[in-house]
Amino acid sequence: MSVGSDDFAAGLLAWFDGAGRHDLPWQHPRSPYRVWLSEIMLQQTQVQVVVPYFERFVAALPDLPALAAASLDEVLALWSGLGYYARARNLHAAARACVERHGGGLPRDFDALLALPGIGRSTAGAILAQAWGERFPILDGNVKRVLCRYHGIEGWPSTPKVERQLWQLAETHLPATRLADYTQAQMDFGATLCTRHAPSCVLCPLQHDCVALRTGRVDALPTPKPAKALPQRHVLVLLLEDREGRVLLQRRPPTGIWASLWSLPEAVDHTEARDWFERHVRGNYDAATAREPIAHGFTHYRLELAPLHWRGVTPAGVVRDNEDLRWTERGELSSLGIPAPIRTLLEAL
DNA sequence: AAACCGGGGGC
DNA sequence: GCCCCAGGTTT
Repeated sequence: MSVGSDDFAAGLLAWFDGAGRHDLPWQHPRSPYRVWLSEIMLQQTQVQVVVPYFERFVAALPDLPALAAASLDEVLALWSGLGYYARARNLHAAARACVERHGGGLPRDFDALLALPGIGRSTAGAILAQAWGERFPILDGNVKRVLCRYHGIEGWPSTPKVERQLWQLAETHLPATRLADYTQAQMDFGATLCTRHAPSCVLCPLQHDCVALRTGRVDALPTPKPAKALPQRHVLVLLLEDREGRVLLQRRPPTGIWASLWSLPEAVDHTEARDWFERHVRGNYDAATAREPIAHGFTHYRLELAPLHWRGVTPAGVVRDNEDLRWTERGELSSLGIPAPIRTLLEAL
């Protein structure tokens, strides 16, 4: 693929001419300082929110030396309402570093930009491309989404493997000219057309080359972040039947999972289970039958319930039905609040 | 209330 | 170099 003949870049630039944003305040005039400030403000914040803050900020602090000379309090006051205040602290620290190290201007050098607090690879590229028209790619969330769809790339885009691939593609798509427009075009395109939900594929300048559209994968790409592995917990549950086939149920505490529902007595291990058994029923603990464990998923952990089953035990003297413990007929189960996996277990008896 | 996100920081 | 987080907002 030769430089400047890329359909992707050409399509985006043509789209940008007709549908992109050309009147954003950091585009007129387009100075390194204003581009930098806009990029930092835009990092976690949408364009329409940023615009008034940007205008207020540059009115008060129109250039980098002014920012460096301002107090942190003044900068934070101008930032107030934008959120993510670490961005403002980094901005201020970076401005002072530029005064010390670069004569009061933003360096026109990738590594020097990267060394400034708050500027990573994507932001450095955006500044170089927009402020000076240099050929550097960006890779923010919008661009990742567009590239994953266009090339049909599977896998969560923030894994090192996929991210390397995306930077590579971003590099190869760079046009030979109009780097500032191209950079803005990618951001506008991702924000307004190739959106996360319900993208406007019928209007898309890239629709004929988009792998995701061709393969019906638009809604599936980019691959969502994998749910992180949930902690696994294990618990023993005591399934105690008396001679009449009644089951001993215990009311759960009023808070936590299955709050106040009727469930089976629980124990973390056999020592605790034996102890509970001997205090509440008469019978032989070691006569228990281990039943098939039940897996149950919660939003924040997985629970494995390992049932221990006894038949023909008798209540110990101290155990009568009370608010937290009851011997329950089979026919009563349907009228009680019982956690689904426990109910399944009981109905399989 | 859960997903999202560029950069930073810990290992 | 990889993994995870902090800090607010959007869906």
